[in-house]
Order: sequence, then C-alpha cells, then structure tokens
Amino acid sequence: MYEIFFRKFNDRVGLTREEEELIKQFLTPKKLRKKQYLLQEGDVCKHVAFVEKGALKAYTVDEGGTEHIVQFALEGWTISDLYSFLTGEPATYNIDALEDAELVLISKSAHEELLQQFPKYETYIRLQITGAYIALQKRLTSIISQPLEERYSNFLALYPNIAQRVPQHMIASYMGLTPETLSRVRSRISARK
Amino acid sequence: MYEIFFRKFNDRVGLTREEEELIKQFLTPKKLRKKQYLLQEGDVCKHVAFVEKGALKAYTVDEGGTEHIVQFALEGWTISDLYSFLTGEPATYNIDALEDAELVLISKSAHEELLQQFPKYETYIRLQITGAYIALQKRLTSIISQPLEERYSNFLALYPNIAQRVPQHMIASYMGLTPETLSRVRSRISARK
DNA sequence: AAAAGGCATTGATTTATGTCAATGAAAATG
DNA sequence: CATTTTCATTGACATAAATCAATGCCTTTT
Repeated sequence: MYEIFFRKFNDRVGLTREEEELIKQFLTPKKLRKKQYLLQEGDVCKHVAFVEKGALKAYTVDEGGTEHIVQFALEGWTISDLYSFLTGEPATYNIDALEDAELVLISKSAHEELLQQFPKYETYIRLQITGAYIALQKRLTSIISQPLEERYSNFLALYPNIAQRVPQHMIASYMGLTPETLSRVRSRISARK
Repeated sequence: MYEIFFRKFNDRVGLTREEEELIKQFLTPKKLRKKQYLLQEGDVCKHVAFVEKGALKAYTVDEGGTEHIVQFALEGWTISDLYSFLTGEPATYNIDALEDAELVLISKSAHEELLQQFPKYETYIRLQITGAYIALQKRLTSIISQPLEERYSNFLALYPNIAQRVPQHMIASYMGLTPETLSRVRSRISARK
C-alpha cells in the first residue's frame, strides 16, 4: 500500500521506516471507478490526491458544455484543485477518473499538521510543486511559441504513456483544439515523413 | 534597501530583525538599465531575481525572430529561468528590463544555504512557488477555455498595472497573438459597450 | 525643431482552425 | 453475441486569426 507514493517521497527526501509509518497515519486510501468524480466544480476541494493506479483528469466545462482538460494524472502524479484546497473557495475544476483508480488522499488538516510537525514533508511538497510549476511553464511556452505540429510532437515525446491510454479527443481538449483539428495535425505529421 | 523583498517575506513568514539581517548576508543588489539583459538563452541561469523597482520580461525567440513573452515581472515579483537555475542546464529563456530596474539577486549557493540553515526560507519559497503555480494554472486554463475577448478582459482586470506600463504588442505576445489581432480584439470589446 | 523609431490601428488577403455532417471501425454494454 | 456507444477520420463550408502593407501618432533622439 502507498508503494508509489513512498517511492516518490523517498526519491525526493530520504525517509526511515519510522518516518514512513508516521506519515502513513495522515494518509487515506481511496478507490475510484471509471467516470467517478473526485471533485466537482463548486464544491470545496478537501484533498490532494496522489495516483497509485489508474488515470484521472481535471477540467472545466464551458457554457456550451465543452470540456477543457487542464491536467491529466497517471500513476505517480498528484492532482487537485490547489487553489480551492488552499483557500477553501469553491473549486473551478472538475476531477474524475478516466480509468478505475487507486488514490492516496491528503486532507487539509493532514497537510497542515505534516507541514508543521515534519520538515521533510515541507521539502517534499516544495520539490513537488516546483516540478509541477516548471512543467506547466514549459507547456505554456509551447502553446504561445510553437506551431501545432511541434506542440503535438513534443507532447507525444514527453508523455507517450498518456498518448497511449487517453482518447485523442481528450488530448485535443488538453491542447485547446477540436478533435478534428488534432486529427488533421496528425495526418499532416505522418504525411511529412 | 530590499524593502519590498522583506515586506513580501514578512507577509508570508514573520521575521525578527535579527533574522532579516541574517538573510541579507545572502542577497545581492543589482541595477539594470532598460533593455539590458539579466539572462540570455544558452547561458546558465545563476540567480533568482526579485524586482524592487522597474519591470522585466522573460521570453523566447523563435526561428523567425519573433519574441514570445512567458512572464512579466513588476515590483514585488520574482523572475528567473527556474529550470536552468535548479538543474544548471542552459537557459531557454531570455530575461531583460522593460524599464530601468533594481533587483535583489539570490545565487544558487545562497539559495541552497538558506534552504539548509533557515527553515523559514524554505517556507517562503514554498509559498512563493505555490502562488506562481496557481497563477500559471489560471493563465493556462484561460488560454484553453476562454474566448479571446474574455481572456483579454481577464488580463486587464488581473494586471491593470502591467497593461498600463507595457506596450500592447508585448501583451499580444504574452497572450500568444499578433499585435494586429489584439488591436482588433480591443476594438470589438469597446464596440460592444 | 527636425528626424527617426516605435507603436497602434485599419484594410485587403491568405492561411489556419472551427463547425457541421457523414462514415466506418473499435470498444463497451447488456 | 448482438447492440449500442464512443471514437477517429474525412469532406465541405464558415469563421477566426495571421500576414502584408500603409497610415498617423507619439516619443525619443539628435
């Protein structure tokens, strides 16, 4: 239980067995069936979720009912509406499962206690959020500066596992495109080779 | 000296006078003239810069010579090529001054020592990067889900000070648009009112 | 004060992307 | 196993954005 979570944690900051046991006290396991919500827009986000197994997506829905995918999360990734989690404001994102999933949940109170009692947790969180920030900045840079074909090729190179497990229309949504446009980008790429 | 830096620091984690003096040992002031580089693509980013005065931009330049602005930084903001700073890899961004500027620099070694010796610095950094992450996520969500007019209106509402001080073609660049398109977006908005 | 450069706007045109609709294949469901 | 659904692709067309070019207005420089 919590294997991947502690592997990641250990990669970032070394832990003794005892420390691991201490941290486990603050974690809650949760299973999610495909299509089940972890969070709905308007609710307050009560947890940060670490994915042990399966796949989730975070997204908004516009007035026309179209989904816009903000983030995917596979094994080893963390997903949440961080703004809502930290401020207690209603969430602006929905989060649900693309596949049956097993999660490790950290509640707000667990998060706060760990931060106070356990310096290594703060370091873990700092490194975690720093990595997420850098990844997001790269994604944004790609959007504003690269042509579509390169953006998509980059995506494939960076996240081959997402490309394999997630339907293409969701990747289109993640890229801010319609499914038809992504399909045409793909055919242009394969024509060029 | 360092007034805004310590005001921000104090807002996030309280500091005594002594702690402030201790941290000051690790900081370096730097002035930059308008158009002067803080960082050039290809060089390793040696510092994180906090803006005490003036304005900077971080950007990439594509094959055609067009600038794509990744970030602005006014007083109270922090700017860097964080990936390059943390890994020692060559920077992918350029950073230069839009106006004469006064900066507070934190070198890699200062950063590492502060992290080790001074838990409040780690907390400061964690809160700093968390805020930056949330802001970036909102920007990205806006790009993939909102029509241009709303994106621009949001930008104006969120950063009126940037809109005032920065030429519009740079805001267009920041939004991933041509200056002509932004101009037309603006005229459509004012026509609607 | 004159000249030069940077800047925002507008128009005409091209190119890229979105929309609507249809099809066939594949996957999920009962 | 049959029947729905979901999905990716393709075509025709509409809309949006980029490009190219010109203009006038500031601001900076000389």
